[in-house]
Formats: sequence, C-alpha cells, structure tokens
Amino acid sequence: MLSKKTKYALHALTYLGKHREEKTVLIQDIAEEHGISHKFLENILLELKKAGILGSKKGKGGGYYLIKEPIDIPLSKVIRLLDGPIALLPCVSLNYYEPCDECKDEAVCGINKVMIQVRDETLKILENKTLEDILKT
Amino acid sequence: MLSKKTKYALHALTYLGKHREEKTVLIQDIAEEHGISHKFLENILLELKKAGILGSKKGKGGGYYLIKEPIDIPLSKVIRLLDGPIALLPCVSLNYYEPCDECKDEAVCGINKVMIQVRDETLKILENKTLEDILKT
DNA sequence: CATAAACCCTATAAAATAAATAGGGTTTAT
DNA sequence: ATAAACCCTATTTATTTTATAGGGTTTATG
Repeated sequence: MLSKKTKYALHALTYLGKHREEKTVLIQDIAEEHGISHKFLENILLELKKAGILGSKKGKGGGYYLIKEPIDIPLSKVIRLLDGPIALLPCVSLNYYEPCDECKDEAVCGINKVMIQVRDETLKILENKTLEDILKT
Repeated sequence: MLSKKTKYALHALTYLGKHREEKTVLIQDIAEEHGISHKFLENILLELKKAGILGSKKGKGGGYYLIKEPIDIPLSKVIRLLDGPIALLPCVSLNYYEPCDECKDEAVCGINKVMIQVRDETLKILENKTLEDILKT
C-alpha cells in the first residue's frame, strides 16, 4: 500500500496539474482542499522540488508549480521518491539495493529470481502510468 | 516491500517444497535453516495452515507439509495472507476495501481510476507466479 | 526600506505497525 | 507414562510512519 506521503504527493500533483494556468499555487490551498497538515505537506512538496518535479517561487505571491509536463511524471518516480523501493525484496531493488538477512546465498535463492521478474513487470506498469493518466480521467 | 512475515513464509514454503518426499518437516528445521525465531515462524505456519496451504500432523514425529501442488500456490495468495492488500490504495482493494481519508469523492478522484488499472495488471503477475516458479529456478 | 507573506530546513515527538517473545495447552507415537 | 511436536492467545519490544515545532530565508509591495 502507498504511504500517506505518497498519497498526499499524488493529490498535490493532481491539484497542481489542474491549476497549471495559474503561475503558482499555495501550499495552504492544497492542504485545505485535501485536509492535509500544512507542515507535513510542506515537507513533501520540498522533496518533489528537490527531485525536479516541482518548481517554487519564494516570497510574497510565491508558491509551487509543475516544472514538467504531466506525461513526463511517471508514478514510479513519485512512489520511489516518497515510499522507496518498488521491488518486493531489497536484494532485487534497482535503486535501493540491500542484501536480504534471511537469504544465505543470493545465487542459490529461487525467491529473488522470481522477484526480479515481478519487479520488471511491475516497473513496466508504473513507468507507463503518469500524472497525465490521473488528470485525464 | 514484503514484510518479514511474508518473506519467512516464502522461505518456509520453499523449504517444504524441496522436502516433499518426506512426510513432515519440523518448524525447528526451517527456523534453523533461515535463522528465524522458532515461535515467530510457528505463527506464520499456522496462518498458512488456516489458509489451506499447509497441513500438519500433531504429536511426536509430527510436523508440517504442503497440502497443495506448488503450481497451485500463487504469490498473490501468500502476500495477501501475511501482508494484506495488493492494491496500492485501500479504496481499490478487492479483498480489503476501505474508503480513503484524503479522497472527497471516489467517483471524481482520478487517482483511484489509475490505481485500479495498476492493481489489475499487478494481480495478473502475482497470480501467475507460483511456488513452482521459485522451486524450479 | 519595513513588513508581511511565502517557501526552506532540521530536529523532535507521537502514533501506528511490524516483529518478536512468552507461556502455557493439546495431541500422539513410542 | 512421557516426551516431542503442533496449537493458541496475549503481551512486549522495535521500527517505521506521521505529525509537530520552531525558526530561517527570500521577495513583492506600499
């Protein structure tokens, strides 16, 4: 399941996607719309900014805005950023690899072999679904 | 990511699958092989038993054994049992439905529409990969 | 140039969940 | 009779997630 962070991020991105004609959008507006704590959402938007998905403008009259086209924001990117690995096991993660404690020998383990296939097929899905898919429904 | 419970369950099932010629296998043997706490593993095997995946024999000389063919044990079943929903949002879960807090109106939300598609495609993968796939590699 | 409005940053606390432990009960081969 | 094994529930501990706190920095505007 997605964490609240990721869910909030998706809601925020959707909100920003729907208000692209405006130059910037306030954190407060998004927070109120979805009943999210202002400060918690702020952290999330900052992460999205550091990841190059959002831009921001400081000072009075500032706010956040989408820096990319919705079609160029795959779900895989958002999920990895806020939730971490998409793979089901750390030992088959492309971006967050770690050895598995329970596994004596990765070369012999049949579980990871299958999980590599699951990861690749899951990635196909999550890399193809983008913010645009959410916006257009 | 899979919880330790699910990982332990997969290791236990793999172990049982590899020892099918023996009538029963002891919890202790599986626990030692993978460095899992005996008691923790016991709870997991009980859940697998209640779910109709394992059988057991009580008393001296007893133990656990696979009650189904490995090809009839899809990963989806094991994951659902130990980890819960496969869907990324509670509001699109087939087996564990709950409304989403952040979502004002499911009919209007574009996120859940996309997540239904992700769920269906993910299920295709996890229902097709079975214990047999793990054993045969 | 003062000020208010907005983003920026780090650290800590609270809540929820996952993982592990504990302690006994029941069954059955020998 | 007894020891070995599964069965069951409750509690504790550890980890992760979620939320809060408190200020710092930037900038449009009158």
